[in-house]
Amino acid sequence: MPERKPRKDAARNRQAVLAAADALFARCESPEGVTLAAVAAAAGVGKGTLFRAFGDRPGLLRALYEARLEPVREAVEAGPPPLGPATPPQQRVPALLDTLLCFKLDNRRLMLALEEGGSSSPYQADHYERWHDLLDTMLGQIPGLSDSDFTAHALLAATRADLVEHLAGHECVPRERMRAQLADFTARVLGSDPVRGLADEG
Amino acid sequence: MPERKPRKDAARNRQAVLAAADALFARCESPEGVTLAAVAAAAGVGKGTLFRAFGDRPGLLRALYEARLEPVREAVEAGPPPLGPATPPQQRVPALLDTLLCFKLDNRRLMLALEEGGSSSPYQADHYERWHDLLDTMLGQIPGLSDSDFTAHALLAATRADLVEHLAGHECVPRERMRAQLADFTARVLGSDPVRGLADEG
DNA sequence: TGGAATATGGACCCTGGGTCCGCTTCAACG
DNA sequence: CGTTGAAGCGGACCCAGGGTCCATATTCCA
Repeated sequence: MPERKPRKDAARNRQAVLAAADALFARCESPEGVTLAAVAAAAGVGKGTLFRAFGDRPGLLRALYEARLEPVREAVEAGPPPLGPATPPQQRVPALLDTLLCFKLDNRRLMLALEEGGSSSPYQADHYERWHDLLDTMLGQIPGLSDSDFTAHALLAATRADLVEHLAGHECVPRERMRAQLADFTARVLGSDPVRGLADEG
Repeated sequence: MPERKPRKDAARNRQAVLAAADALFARCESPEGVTLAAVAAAAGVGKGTLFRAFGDRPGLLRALYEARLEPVREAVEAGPPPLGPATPPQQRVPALLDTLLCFKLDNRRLMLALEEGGSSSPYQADHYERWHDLLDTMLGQIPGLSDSDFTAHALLAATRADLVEHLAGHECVPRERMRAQLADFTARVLGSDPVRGLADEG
């Protein structure tokens, strides 16, 4: 059980880096533009510290993501309907996708950096796998829907960070419109009445 | 009218680079692993020559892509049904997507490099825009289908290179199965009878 | 308070895209 | 042919950015 608690300064610096990275990603145009050296500088910390704390670039992104995602994760794992586990798949799948979309809209730059960041495909990341597994399971419970695995991938692909960024940033599609479009698309795929989306909630 | 034809050696070298790049992308595991220096070396050419001919990395990829795509482009622009322009949208949309999927399966590494290559999102690339515009137009002609713009994006997202690579490469989904899945998915989105895919042709 | 364990930070290394420029090769013209 | 100047060549070079290293500073526990 080698869980030694980190030193106080280490914890403080870790927080500083997280905060600085958050700020930089929020400000900067493209995630490529955010260098780790810049993050370290903004946090008032050396590069070495940053790398010691997070391992590498994806590590930092992941940490940032986990922190932001926490409330969502909780709502999905143990919250009330329509997000929580006690919801029938027909309602839960659209709710999950809508939540994911909103999350990506609220964290555009970060998600862009996370998903399209670099070398390895987003499909290797286990945060993707978590969403996919959940969706896959849900879809498997909807009668008349075959290929839940592929369908889950395809639905998730419709919420990919760079697509969201493109629509929101370049085509200037407003948030509610995008949510409605995704809801409509999802409904079509699920075979429900296409007109009934959700499109409320903040 | 400044269209001067290139010198013979320039043309030869251009071809050599194209061939070498093609070979390297086919061989190598991940497109990141293919260095421009390596391509130049494999082509028996200096880096300067390569950059003079193609401008930059994306330029090379684009050239490679255009070359490979040529027959497909032709079939789409002026070929017989179900790909050609004389096809009703209900049949043409699935045919286009199936063709695109097959193309990506046949050129996995290259498409991976092209789409997820680097800094700027694939949604800026005009090869994407071409596919999207075409699909958008087709979808717009299908009655009862709103949001053709978003739907086109979402359908194209289901054929993204890294997803295709993930399914074909890591999950080992066989070609025909994937085609069937995409056909089924497309049918659902279009609101056709979901059971009737296409899934023939080579 | 002593000293082992842990953290720090910035100089340093490496890789890979992209540029530069002196030299070579082509091809048009006499 | 030989001349000539423009087009092309190539590899040394530059730069940015991710990642490492280690002499030094800080913490924590006894």
